[in-house]
Amino acid sequence: MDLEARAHSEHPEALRLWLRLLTCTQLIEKQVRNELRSQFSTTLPRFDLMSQLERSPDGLKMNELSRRMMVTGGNVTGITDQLVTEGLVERINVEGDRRAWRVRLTARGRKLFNEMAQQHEDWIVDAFAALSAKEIAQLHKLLGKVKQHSHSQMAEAE
Amino acid sequence: MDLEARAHSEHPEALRLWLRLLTCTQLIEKQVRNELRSQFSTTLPRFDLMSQLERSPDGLKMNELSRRMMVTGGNVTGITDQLVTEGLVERINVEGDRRAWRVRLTARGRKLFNEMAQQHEDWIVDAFAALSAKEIAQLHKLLGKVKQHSHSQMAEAE
DNA sequence: ACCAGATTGTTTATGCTTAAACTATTCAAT
DNA sequence: ATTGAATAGTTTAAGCATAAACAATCTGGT
Repeated sequence: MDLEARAHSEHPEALRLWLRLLTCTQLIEKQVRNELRSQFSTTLPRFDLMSQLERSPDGLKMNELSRRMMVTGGNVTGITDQLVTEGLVERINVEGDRRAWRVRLTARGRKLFNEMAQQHEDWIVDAFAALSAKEIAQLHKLLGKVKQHSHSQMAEAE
Repeated sequence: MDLEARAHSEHPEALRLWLRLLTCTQLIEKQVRNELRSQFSTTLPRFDLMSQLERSPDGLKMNELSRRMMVTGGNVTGITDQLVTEGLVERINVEGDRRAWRVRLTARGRKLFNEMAQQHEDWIVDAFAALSAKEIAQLHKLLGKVKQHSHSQMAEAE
């Protein structure tokens, strides 16, 4: 019994799909959060921020992090503060703009992230182990349409 | 193949799928939260709790709510407290067990929920408007496999 | 009847998240 | 050069989420 239990039989299929999508995401996300906590004493948002930085060796500005992580700016401030305190990330002045920072992984941060990322990949592969390579591609494609549509809807709303 | 090479080359498609799944869920969820806030001055967890109760006219015990909403018990206590204060929900004694409550929608709560649910359904139908009925069924089926596998994994871990 | 263990719900401490208000700085139009 | 608007980042207050500790109650074996 879970979120899906609430769907009425007369509801359109879209509602059922939404509840199932939500359930799947929450199940996998809880799994990842638990593993990050028990194995690395860290959280998903911290991992996510480091993950963004790992792809940008020169660092990212706060607002760029905010956009990529899909969270508000105040949030990025707090998580960055913690990671700076832990020595995993550093704030560097942006020359020519005294308002902004470049946030970058430290050597220690990069090393730790790589260890976590290896495990993380295993958890994710496990999460989709019920699907064949072909089914994974199919799912990816279908969700691509949903994502595309959702993005364009957001643009319209502005 | 050494550890480092393995980290990013063996199963990149599962990772990409996970990130896309997460993105889609977050986009739709943010949309729903914004609409609930602007149109009904409420939140997704409150809506979710009322949604569970709407299907159970005799009410649900706190732990049943917790399980169906996939959140911890302390959380249900807080959200129920709020809804009780607002007169949308009521706590009723369970005869024969003085530890437990039955939580039930009030008449006002039921009325408000029905108004919200109608709108909610429209938002969700819109969110998947890029997909045909056949594609919705396909997506539903694929996610069913993921959910099934994830549930059985959780059972194993106990 | 008793008691150990399980169950039900709440409280507490901590962390993530948001929206909105705020400071500091930059940019652009005059 | 001045000034008004935009941008970058932070702070604040409120809500949601968890895990862990806790109190109250129920259950079953003796």
